[in-house]
Amino acid sequence: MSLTLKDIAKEAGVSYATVSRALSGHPEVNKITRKKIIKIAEKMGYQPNAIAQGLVKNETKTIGLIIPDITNPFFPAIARGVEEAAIEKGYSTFLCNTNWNKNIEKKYLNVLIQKQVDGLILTPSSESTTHLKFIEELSPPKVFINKIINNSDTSIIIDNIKGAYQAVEHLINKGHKKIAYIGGEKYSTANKERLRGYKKAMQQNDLPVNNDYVKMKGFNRDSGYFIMKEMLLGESFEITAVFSANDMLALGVIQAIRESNLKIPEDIAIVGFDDIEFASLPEIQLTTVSQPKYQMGQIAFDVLYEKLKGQKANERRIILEPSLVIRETS
Amino acid sequence: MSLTLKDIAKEAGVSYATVSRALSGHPEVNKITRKKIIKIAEKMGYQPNAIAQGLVKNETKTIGLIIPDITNPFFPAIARGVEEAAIEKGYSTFLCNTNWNKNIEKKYLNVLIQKQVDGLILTPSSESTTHLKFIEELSPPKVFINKIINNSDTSIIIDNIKGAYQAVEHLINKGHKKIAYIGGEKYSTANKERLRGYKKAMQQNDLPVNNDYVKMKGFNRDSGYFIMKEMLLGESFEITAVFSANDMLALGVIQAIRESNLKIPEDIAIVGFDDIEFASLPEIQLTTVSQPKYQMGQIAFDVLYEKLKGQKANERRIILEPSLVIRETS
DNA sequence: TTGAAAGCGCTAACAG
DNA sequence: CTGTTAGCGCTTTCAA
Repeated sequence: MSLTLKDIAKEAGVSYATVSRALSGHPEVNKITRKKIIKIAEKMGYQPNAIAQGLVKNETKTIGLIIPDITNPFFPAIARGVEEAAIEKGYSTFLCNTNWNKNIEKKYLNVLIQKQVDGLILTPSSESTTHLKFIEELSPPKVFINKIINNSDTSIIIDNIKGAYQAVEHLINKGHKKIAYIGGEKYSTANKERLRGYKKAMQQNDLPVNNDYVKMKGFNRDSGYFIMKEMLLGESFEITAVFSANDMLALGVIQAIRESNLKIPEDIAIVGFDDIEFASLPEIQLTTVSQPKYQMGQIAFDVLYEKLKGQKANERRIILEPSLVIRETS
Repeated sequence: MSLTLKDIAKEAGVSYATVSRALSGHPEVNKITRKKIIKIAEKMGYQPNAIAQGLVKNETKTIGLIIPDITNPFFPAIARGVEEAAIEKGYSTFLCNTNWNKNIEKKYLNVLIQKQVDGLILTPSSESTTHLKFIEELSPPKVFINKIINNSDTSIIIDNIKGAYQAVEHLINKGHKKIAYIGGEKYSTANKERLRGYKKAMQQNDLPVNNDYVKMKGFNRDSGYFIMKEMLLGESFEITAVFSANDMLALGVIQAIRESNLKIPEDIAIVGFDDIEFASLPEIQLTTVSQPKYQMGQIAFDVLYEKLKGQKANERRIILEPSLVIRETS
């Protein structure tokens, strides 16, 4: 199958150690020899076997990026951020998608570790990481996104509580009193914190939190649609606004509301979270809490890179600021 | 850093070859020994080093998937298809995003080959693959998506010509005569074929193809917006419908039209291509040519898998059928 | 400046 | 059933 160092050494009439040195740019090689070797290697189309390199150098120049849902544009946006930061430093990133499934998450983690990635960036599906216990000791350096951790790992988080608080407060300022919370994966950090922000805003404005109007399921459009549909059917429906924990959910909520022939925002106002690209479409114009997605990815890689280079452990948490983008659904 | 076979061999008091056998499920190991070994390995949290395994077995149980734009939901949908098919067969997939950049594409290809992936699935940015010449000989088996190739590789394609033809014919049947074509990356197969389908439909209906109304740029929203904006500004604007080569483009086109206070579909009708999730939102309701995205991914992997297993080379091309989904923009 | 040789962690003959 | 050993492709001492 593949061309090895030996092949090109034979062709060049030198030992393969010399070829190795020439190709990896060691200084102690005769310039002429080096040039000759490089030329031959190119002509023959030699590609070093990164596997073997990794085996001896104990580094693979790859990182793993685990995300829960590639079909939610929020995550691809982050992925682009890490990918580009990584490529700049010569790292390849392996993107893995878990569908919010703990088992798949575990499986990928295993694979990635076995593949000896140098580092890991995770946006875990769940706050509990007991299923990830085994990695604690033997895994490579890692950075979490949107997940608070209590050990020595770093995490990049958005101030979810604040974002949610702003969103709900905005609704309250618009005169809404009966505001629903529609959330995603119950135990995810994102969900828990955004719910907290919601409650905080309600309480500080002396508004009651009615549990009939606090519902959660998955972070996707179907869930939003389904939950809203059910609420709308409730006997004494009286909601005038909903804060949904991400934009995909919001899109589902909107759909359900439309089907009831209610008007947005006149009858029901909506605020989302994330500010995915599609939230700004002229037909959608979703009011939402914006996160610096691309930047989060970039920072995540940069922090990871520092760790790999053994630099100071830095801050444990990097907290980014959300910002409310007011459009036409509120 | 890591725990090796030897460590657990020492602990178990056997040779490390035995450990290897026990753990990889060879039959010729004493049941009791095997159980003991497995227990110890688990307790110690042993993870085999896939790098080393790959080195000796010359297979890595990984495949590479290269896509041009992770932020266009079309590709994540395909990605999910391959990922899930892959995981079912015990393969991990490494997703790489090129941003339609040939150099990045080349770079990833290199990395992936160096990492000894067992196979490759590509949705190339460009019809020309001269920049990929070097892989022809030494690369692992590969499958192309949406790209016609003339060598021995397989490719999964949608009948783009037919899809485009249907789309345009639908517009013609609605009475439109002045129909624009707004395309993406000029040299991509998708663009070229969809353009061909457009022309074919026009010609077969005795409608002239006006080059002022055949424009292309990138396969994204901004391009669609920009091109449409320009057309709208043209002195003798007379278009009544546009066929855009993908949905992202269509979204941009819609936005431009909206800003001109024209009505869709009354003043201008629009048909897209792909049927991404967002095309079906109630606010969008984009008429579009639907592709079986998830399925394409699945098939791509399955075909690749057959190749890996050395099974018959099968068909060179697998052509899938598009289907026009008529919604409210036409 | 170069070659010889050890060894990274593992699998797969080959013996026993 | 289990141990010994060669070798996957490469980098890196150590000598020459």
